Amino acid sequence: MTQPDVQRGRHQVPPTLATVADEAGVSRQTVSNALNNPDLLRPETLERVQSVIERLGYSPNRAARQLRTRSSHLIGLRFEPAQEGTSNALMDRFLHSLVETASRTGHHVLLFSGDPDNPLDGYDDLLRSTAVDAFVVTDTYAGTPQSVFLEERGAPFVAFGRPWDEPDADHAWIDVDGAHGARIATEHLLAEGHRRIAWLGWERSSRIGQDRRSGWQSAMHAAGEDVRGLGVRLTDNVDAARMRAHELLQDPSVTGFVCASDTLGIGVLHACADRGLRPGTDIGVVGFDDSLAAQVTWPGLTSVRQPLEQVAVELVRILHLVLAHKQIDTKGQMLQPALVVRRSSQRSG
Amino acid sequence: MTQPDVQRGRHQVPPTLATVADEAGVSRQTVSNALNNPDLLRPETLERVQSVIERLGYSPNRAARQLRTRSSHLIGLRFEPAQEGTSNALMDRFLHSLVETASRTGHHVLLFSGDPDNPLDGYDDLLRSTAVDAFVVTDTYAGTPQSVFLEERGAPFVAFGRPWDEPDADHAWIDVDGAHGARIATEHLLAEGHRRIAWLGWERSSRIGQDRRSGWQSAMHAAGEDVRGLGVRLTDNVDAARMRAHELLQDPSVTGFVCASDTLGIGVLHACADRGLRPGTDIGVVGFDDSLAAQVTWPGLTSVRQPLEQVAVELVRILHLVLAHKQIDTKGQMLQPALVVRRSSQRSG
DNA sequence: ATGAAAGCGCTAACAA
DNA sequence: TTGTTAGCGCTTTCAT
Repeated sequence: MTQPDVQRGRHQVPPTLATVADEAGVSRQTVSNALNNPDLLRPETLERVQSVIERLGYSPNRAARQLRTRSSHLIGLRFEPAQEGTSNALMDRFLHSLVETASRTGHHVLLFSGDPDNPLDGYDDLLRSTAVDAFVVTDTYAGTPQSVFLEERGAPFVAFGRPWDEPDADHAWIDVDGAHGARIATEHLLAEGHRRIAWLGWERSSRIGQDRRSGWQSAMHAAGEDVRGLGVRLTDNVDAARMRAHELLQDPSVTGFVCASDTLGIGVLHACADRGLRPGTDIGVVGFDDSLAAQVTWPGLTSVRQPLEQVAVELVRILHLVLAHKQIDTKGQMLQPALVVRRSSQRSG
Repeated sequence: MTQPDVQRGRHQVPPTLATVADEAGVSRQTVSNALNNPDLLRPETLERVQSVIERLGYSPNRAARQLRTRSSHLIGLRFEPAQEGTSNALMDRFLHSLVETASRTGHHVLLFSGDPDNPLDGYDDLLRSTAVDAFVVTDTYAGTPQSVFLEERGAPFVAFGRPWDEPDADHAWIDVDGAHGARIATEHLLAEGHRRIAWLGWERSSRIGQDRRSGWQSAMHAAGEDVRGLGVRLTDNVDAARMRAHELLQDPSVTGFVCASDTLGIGVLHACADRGLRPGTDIGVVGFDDSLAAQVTWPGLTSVRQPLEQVAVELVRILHLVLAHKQIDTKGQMLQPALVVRRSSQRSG
């Protein structure tokens, strides 16, 4: 009897390489080869071993493998504490894609938290304990201390987000072209016949905000429109946007709004409702990030959608190159967002 | 010179227990004790070892520790592919709390994906490879094949969600009392003076939906109100809700709506707008889940908020008991949601 | 094509 | 209180 006593009620002890080897009548090494270098085995041996593996439901012990190969097949991602009101749905969509993509190459995503005031901790610990193979760094909006830190340590990582303040940063990154997003949003409104199009964005300190704003600006310039007095900076908040929209709408020539977020876009829609203006017909409004709120709000908010699925795919692809110490074609890669048109910007809606 | 050659450009080789032991002039075991059983060391030895650990930036290798202790300090969570339009913001908030809470006891969250058609895969693999210590099962809305599977395997896990179809399930679970949520929502509308209050919910097949519906029903009964013709089942979709709301609003005595989701609630708000009815003043509307959409939509949608932070805390607490094979006080624990009142339900708004 | 030996870094059990 | 020994399950190297 090779069957060990069933430990009653407790979890079963998983079979090991040795169990499989005994059962198949080969050495442990041969089983290992069946898994990692199947070509080395004679077809009949391979088949025999594989059937035993199948029958026993054997899976290599990760800890042992990790200890030996120094590879955990884990990708670390720092998951910031939720910020109420922030479009964290974005993160959700991205995370799904990342988990999905990583799983296709047998990798899992390890989430860790960290003190928001200390953007480095968490990374250091995982690195020293060799818990993860690599990191995906997402919070580059706040500057890039993590990237600098990880670079110094020679730790493998890829960033979602440009190294805004580090022109000579030496790591791989993927980002979404926010300027392009704002540009196509603005061009869309121009095509709908709007001329005086306002920008509602964040404070100057936000690099992402500045980038998006520049897209609006360049589209307006290209159309020969003057932007003076049309660019507004405020906090990401419905009521703030609503109030500023009211101010802008006192000038009846202003009929278009491009916003740095859906939250701000919805604030503009509120202002329209207050004034009895019909979104789409009278006023064109575009938001940013294509959140659930943009989809369900009345009458549907046109929004710039980031290709997060594609970001995840590229991120994982580059990560594999980095881990293999392969040459990377380009340090940085910019992906283009797309406009999701809804009734808030369609005159013929 | 104990300092090894610095490998140029590549990631540094982290120090091991042996390095620390040499440096501190003690045995490896003593260093291990300094970490895991500090009480065993003489204070001066402890301090010496700790200072070396500090200086070298030593952290125990996780794989080695895991191999030895058979504990990875990893909690597995299956992260379903995003469902467009679903309130996945809920998941986001929950996940943040879980990661945060788990980290307080040195645990990390491992995300894995799985084919939606095969709710079991992913679990099996991680279990057999002993990659995680335990699971948190969240997708119990779809029945509980995972719970049954994990129970059979004797795998440690805790569920977020009741074992709806398994009255004699033997695992620990935490859930939010959806019936209570709908009840306080209904009572709130009754208190605002509404009498004929409709229910917009999901198909009968949704256990969560049925549960929430029962809360509306019981509150109406308690108030002596007849619910005939007031309970409606539909898909979770703004336009569907809007259309059904129009049908219900043809009866002018209907002035209140309790909904199984914010999406449905927003559909009702749209119907009100169509008919020139003022939410709050003319019609009281309550949604469910307190999503970002509920917060930003005009004029603010009153909603039932789940205590997800508390769920995460309890989940982790119970998980530790399960892992320690300790007795659990109660198999299941129900947490109460709270009503977040906004203008969609306030007459004096 | 298959097997034997060694060792990754750690901790449990025991000895001193 | 500290040190010694053994071994977790796997893969790499070398021998057959």
